[in-house]
Amino acid sequence: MAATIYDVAKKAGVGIGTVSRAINNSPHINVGTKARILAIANELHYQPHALAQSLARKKTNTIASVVPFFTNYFYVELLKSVQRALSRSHYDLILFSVDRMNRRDRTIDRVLSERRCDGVLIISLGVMDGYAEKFIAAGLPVVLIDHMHQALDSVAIANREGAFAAASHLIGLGHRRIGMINGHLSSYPAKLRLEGFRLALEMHGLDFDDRDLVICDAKAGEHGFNEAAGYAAMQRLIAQSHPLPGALFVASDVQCLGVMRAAKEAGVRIPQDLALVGFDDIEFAKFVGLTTMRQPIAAMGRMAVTRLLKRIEGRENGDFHRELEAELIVRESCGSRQAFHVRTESDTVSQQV
Amino acid sequence: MAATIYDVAKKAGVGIGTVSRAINNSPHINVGTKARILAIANELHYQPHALAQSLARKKTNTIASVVPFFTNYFYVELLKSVQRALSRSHYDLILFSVDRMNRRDRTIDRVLSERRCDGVLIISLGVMDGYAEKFIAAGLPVVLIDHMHQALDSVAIANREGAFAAASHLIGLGHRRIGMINGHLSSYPAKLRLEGFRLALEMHGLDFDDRDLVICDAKAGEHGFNEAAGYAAMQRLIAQSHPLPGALFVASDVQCLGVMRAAKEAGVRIPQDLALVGFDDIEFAKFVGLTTMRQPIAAMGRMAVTRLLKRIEGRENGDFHRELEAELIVRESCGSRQAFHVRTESDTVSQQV
DNA sequence: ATGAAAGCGCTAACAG
DNA sequence: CTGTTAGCGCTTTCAT
Repeated sequence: MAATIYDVAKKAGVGIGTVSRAINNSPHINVGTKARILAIANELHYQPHALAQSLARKKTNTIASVVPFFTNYFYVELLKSVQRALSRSHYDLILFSVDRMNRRDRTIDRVLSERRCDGVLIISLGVMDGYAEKFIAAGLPVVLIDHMHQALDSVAIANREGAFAAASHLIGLGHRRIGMINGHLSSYPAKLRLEGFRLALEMHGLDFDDRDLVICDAKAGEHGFNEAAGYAAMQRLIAQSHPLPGALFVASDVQCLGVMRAAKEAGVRIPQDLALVGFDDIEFAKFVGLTTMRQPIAAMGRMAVTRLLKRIEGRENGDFHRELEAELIVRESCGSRQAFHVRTESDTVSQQV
Repeated sequence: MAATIYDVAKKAGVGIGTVSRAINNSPHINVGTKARILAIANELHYQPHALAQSLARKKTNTIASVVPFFTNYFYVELLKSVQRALSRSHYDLILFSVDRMNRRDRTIDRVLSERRCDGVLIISLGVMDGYAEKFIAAGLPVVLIDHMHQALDSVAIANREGAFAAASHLIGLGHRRIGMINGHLSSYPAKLRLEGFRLALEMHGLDFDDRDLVICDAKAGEHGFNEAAGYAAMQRLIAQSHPLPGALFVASDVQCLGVMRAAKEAGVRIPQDLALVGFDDIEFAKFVGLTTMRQPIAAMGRMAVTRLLKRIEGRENGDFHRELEAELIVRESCGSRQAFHVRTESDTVSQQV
């Protein structure tokens, strides 16, 4: 069995209180005895038992994260930055993943009741009103990532603005018939991105052809932010919209990949026939030359952790709702200026048809 | 403050022992009082304190995972399956990520000493001999994933066999000059994949041109299993090897993506000029039509968890070293049979040059 | 500065 | 079947 504080105390001929002081370098201890105790502790390979410490201190030094496990690039990158930010502190990360949406509440309940953690990071998940209050009542700090709630801290992407920028880019390139492929509207970011998209069109006096040019559905229960959904959506768009829009804003890069696959199969060339802007800037966006809105994922994670730790440590209160801006990364999927001029003409032609 | 077992006991007019029995549905309790206690517990929103339970039971119901955070698709997929397997049990997952390799030992030390967990999953990380013994001495079950150690349980891919199969596929297609781009040889899988590759060539009487056709380096300290490394390696291969090999086995799909990018830039067509086989079958392999060795990642995770839980629960001992086979997924990056015949000819020509 | 003792919230052995 | 008590390993008063 591993050595306990009693073993150290006995061998050092002191009380356990003194050992505790030595370990936690309390100022109320003689430097000599402290050194001696530490030496003995070392010799015995003594390591404080984390759980016992937590129980006595009423402080677990772990933070919990609730993540939907869509194996999406976004979540990995986010977790990575969370982990990195945490590794500088003395907190461990415990992972609760929600595979099926209906388990969300049960998972959150568990986090709430087990009291295994000092704070919670909830990623991309909506929080029912009742729960927000539970967290507050339990005095358990929470910060939402990629989502919003009045009563809870949050850091998210400025989705509306990002979508607006994406659409504006397309408009600036001269496009007039612009479509959008989105995730399911039950997703909060999906909703906002649609709003931003619509806003951009309307502000430029373009008509927002909701019925034919905007595809928001995905299989029920899924967000539709994946390759297959993008593929299916693009197929539908090709089938239902004549002529095809000259440009497309796709709510996520992974969907974009599916869109590209469907386009290729249908002989739709990118960017010649169709300009494409994605959202996220996943690793492979660069590889396929996709123009996209880059999310500052790492910054989000870092910020969320920083805020959570501050809340846990009692400094800092008040509302906290950060929105980080997405950045337009121009690559080849919208064509070059030249290509654009050429295409404008053919666009005009196709509109005349 | 949340209700404790004492609150419930007092309100129910019983001792805390009885409450404990009710909660943990012990058989030694009157069904009537049990129901009454449970009702009261419910009413008080009583939830046992996980840490206190752990301390008293000497059982934490959490398992720790040590993961290198390369944000590699492999790790996400693996964690996902681990998480899924765990969600059926009563174990939580605590995540220790090792960002810099030199922190590996410190992290493992921590897992070992904190005694926060009942078992450990170590992913893709080598374990120094000293540590294996420490784990055993501490009675802390471990299973290694994607790695091997004599004294520890492990589940891994049959890397050697997989590489062998990949190379054999290329050979079967008629290629005679075959190159390989690998990760850094400090990586265990990289080493095995090279062995398998070499074995296949030698078994078919081809010469294994180590010096010019095999590129194993990456930046020091990194495994080199990423897009940039693949890109760089391919550039080097193009520069140093005349003529270019007709086929290439690349040790991972992400590297393959980099290889493809470099090839494209250099005007090397795939599969016409160069046949390509990857390893992993990441999500985007399908998208780019990459022929590759599919790793049964989910099965690995599941298996590792199953084994770990068995070990924790004391049943099952003895050695456990599973190797799962990778499966060849044929797509377009090696060309079709027809294309192959054509290319054989040009290969012959280029060899005559 | 240090030792003793009282928790932290729960489980489990021991009497009844 | 149930109450009492002694831990689990550590922190933290409270005296001294």
